[in-house]
Amino acid sequence: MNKQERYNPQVIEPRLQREWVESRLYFAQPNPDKPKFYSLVMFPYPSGDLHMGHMRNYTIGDVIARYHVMQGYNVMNPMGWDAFGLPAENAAIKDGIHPAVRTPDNIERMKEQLSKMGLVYDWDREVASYLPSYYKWTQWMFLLMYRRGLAYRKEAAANWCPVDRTVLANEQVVDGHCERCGAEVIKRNLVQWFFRITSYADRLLDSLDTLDEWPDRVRTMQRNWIGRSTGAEISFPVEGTDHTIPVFTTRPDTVFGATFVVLAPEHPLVGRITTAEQRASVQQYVERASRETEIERLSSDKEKTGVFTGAYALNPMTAERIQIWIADYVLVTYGTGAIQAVPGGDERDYDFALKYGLPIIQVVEPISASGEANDEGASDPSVAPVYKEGAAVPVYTGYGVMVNSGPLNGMTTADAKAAIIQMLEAEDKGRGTIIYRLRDWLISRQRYWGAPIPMVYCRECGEVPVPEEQLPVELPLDVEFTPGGESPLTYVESFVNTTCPQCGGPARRETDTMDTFVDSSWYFLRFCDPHNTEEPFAPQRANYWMPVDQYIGGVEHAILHLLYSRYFTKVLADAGMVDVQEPFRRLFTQGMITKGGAKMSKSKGNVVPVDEMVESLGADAARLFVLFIGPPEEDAEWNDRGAEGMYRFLGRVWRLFEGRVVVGSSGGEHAPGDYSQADRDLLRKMHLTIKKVTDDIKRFHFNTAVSATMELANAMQAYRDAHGPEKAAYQAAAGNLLLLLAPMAPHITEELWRSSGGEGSIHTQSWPHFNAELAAAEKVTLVVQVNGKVRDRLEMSADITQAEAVQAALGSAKVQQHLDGKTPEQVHYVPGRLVNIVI
RNA sequence: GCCGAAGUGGCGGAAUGGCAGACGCGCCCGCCUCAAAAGCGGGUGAGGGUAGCCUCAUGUGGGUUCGAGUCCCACCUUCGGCACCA
Repeated sequence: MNKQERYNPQVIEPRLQREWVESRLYFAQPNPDKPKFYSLVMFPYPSGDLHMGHMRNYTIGDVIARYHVMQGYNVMNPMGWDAFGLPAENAAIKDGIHPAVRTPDNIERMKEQLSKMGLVYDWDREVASYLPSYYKWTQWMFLLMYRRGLAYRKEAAANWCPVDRTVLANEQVVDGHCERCGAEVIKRNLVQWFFRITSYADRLLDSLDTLDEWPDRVRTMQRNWIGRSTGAEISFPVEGTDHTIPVFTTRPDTVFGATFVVLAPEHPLVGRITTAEQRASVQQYVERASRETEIERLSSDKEKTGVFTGAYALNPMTAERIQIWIADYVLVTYGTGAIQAVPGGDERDYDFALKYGLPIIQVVEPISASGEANDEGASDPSVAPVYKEGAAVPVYTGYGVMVNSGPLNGMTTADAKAAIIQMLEAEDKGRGTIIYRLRDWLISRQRYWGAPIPMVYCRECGEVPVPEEQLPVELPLDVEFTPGGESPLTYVESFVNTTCPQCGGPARRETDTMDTFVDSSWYFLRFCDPHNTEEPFAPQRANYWMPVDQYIGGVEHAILHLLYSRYFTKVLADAGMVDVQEPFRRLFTQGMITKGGAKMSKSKGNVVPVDEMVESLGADAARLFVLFIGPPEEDAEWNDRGAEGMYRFLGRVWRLFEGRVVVGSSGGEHAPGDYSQADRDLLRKMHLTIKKVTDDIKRFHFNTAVSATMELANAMQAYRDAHGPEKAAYQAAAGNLLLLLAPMAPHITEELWRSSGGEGSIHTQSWPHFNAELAAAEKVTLVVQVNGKVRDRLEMSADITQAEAVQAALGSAKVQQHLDGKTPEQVHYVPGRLVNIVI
């Protein structure tokens, strides 16, 4: 093959990209002879344009896939499109182009961009969530949930985004604002579909421990999100009525200190127990609370307010008559919507008690510093008892010994918890329980561009699921996009009016669509069997490929997408569809690429388009640059000049192959003795580089993997200047340089491999072998320190003994000068590396 | 407030407790050229010294160690998550 005169990516890259597709190298089939490797990058929303964030993400995925092929794995590396969602619909309202028209165009554009980056996918497995062939099975998933009692409908105060005109899941509300458009979210009472994710809360939490190849950061975020609290539910009878108020507390041990009860303003008992005298002020308070926005309400620096209901409860342990208040610092959505207020043991209750003159009792005393420890430690020194202004009793939230607590007196906090739960249960006044912060997943969306929820409502039969054989419930295409309306589906008579699958009578279809997170909660399973028309996927195919061995994506999905996907996988496992309990064995979350300190986005106008760079410098240079820009798990600031350095490097690699350079088997393996000193040095560098690049790819340190290949290229350059390119050592280094760079810069390495006599595609070669013997140093630089300061460096043979090393160190003139005639007290020796003389 | 991560040259960053600043960007000098681009070679933390070299230096202050960017304690700053969650 003729070598090009100069490195010219614009010529070689498109040609090789075509060849890779034609050779079907990355099209995966089950293969019993090789271990499988399922490599997956989070599928994108087809906005139409790839940006540098995508580029970083997909390049990493591509390196991992290509590397594992060279390591001998049977690799599946699929790609698809998370194509339903608001942006397409909002664009349709704006310019009238139907999402069903725009989406495939965008997908085509993005596919072309992916291909121009040299990214190789198994396009036979491509899926797009907006196609009926896919969402048929999303609807099937809904029916599965419904069958298993995990999908239900209820009226609830939902988070409503007034701009996007739809409800949002709790997870999509950030600081009281819509995650997507930033508008302030308001509460609206609507009948909505939910998935019962809370019944999997324990399993979702506990099996996080099995995900030891996930970043701790993500596991912690999920743990916080699920928010398991262990404690007790205790019933407080309302004096003079049949009502009881159940409260949840994590500190049942402090129940003897409960001096009042607080209900959330929305608590259903408020209206029933409020006395006539207090009615007016309670009503006023409830109304004011309901007008407040979520953000005002939840601000913790706000001074606490509340109002007495006039009613009294009885402390179940002391039988003391205690006041019942309402206050908006108690949330109706958490626990039972009511609390036992223990001002002596809780700062919020303490502040409230001080403000309204309610009694404060101390029930826990810190254990003195020398006091005995228990399971919950001794008293916690970080929370000392505090007397606030006007208080006769301190507030102490830590652990310690019970006082003023009847039978609990003298017990430690931990013992008291166990004892009180036993007493409560024996006397039927309460029970030990666990609650979660996690809410059920609200999946209804009042929007058009999503998978219709497959339910119909019949006057006779009520709510009826669409039978499986009638799926998919197709999204009608002939709709009006009018700004400010409800979902266009509501106005499509032919869609809404249907017959009841049970009685055949007239019925109406559900017009809400599903949250797009439902679409993406199972796509990794569809990739295992993408053309199946009988099932969402065949269990035995999923069981071959699952779990995903390496999942790669942005940390912004650390909670939502990953939690939902884990939930789906567990439900499908329970349904016998798949064996694994966890979908993603190893997770890598990459950082964002920023420009001017901000995430790249169209609205900020700081997007660096992929096309331009690929056209001017080539895909390989662009790929190397995004790998080199910094540690991939961290955010990286974009720098326009950096990519040129990568182009220069590739030009240098290209020139290393000028002249008669032959790679592959003919590169020659000789016994070490055949080599000159320079040869051995080059081979040593080569082997050290093999080790470094291999280790770095394994731990996702692509920036240093690229550096290592640069160092090898620099060593080759120096060797070549002195000895020329013909010798076997150089040829071996040349071949291995290409192999090591192949996953990262696939085009130039393929081209040079072939033009230098390599057989077949470089991407089907075996990954180079590290030879520790050839990598071993012959000479070492012995660092000599005096009192820990470097004073000399000595070139020594690698096999020197300690005695020889120390002698040489003491013999150094520079060392003698610093010894200044004193005798060494101690000598520390690190074999082959360092002598430290202490005087 | 709680939890977590990170602070290293002009910049991105590198460094199993053992030579701080690899590699790259930028900048400076030189070679090549009529000239430029490209390329190649050299230099580039700060301060001092003609020089051999010396001193200082990894957010701040302590500590452990023969030896600390790395480990421990306290603090400062930035970022991320959670947050009136009982």
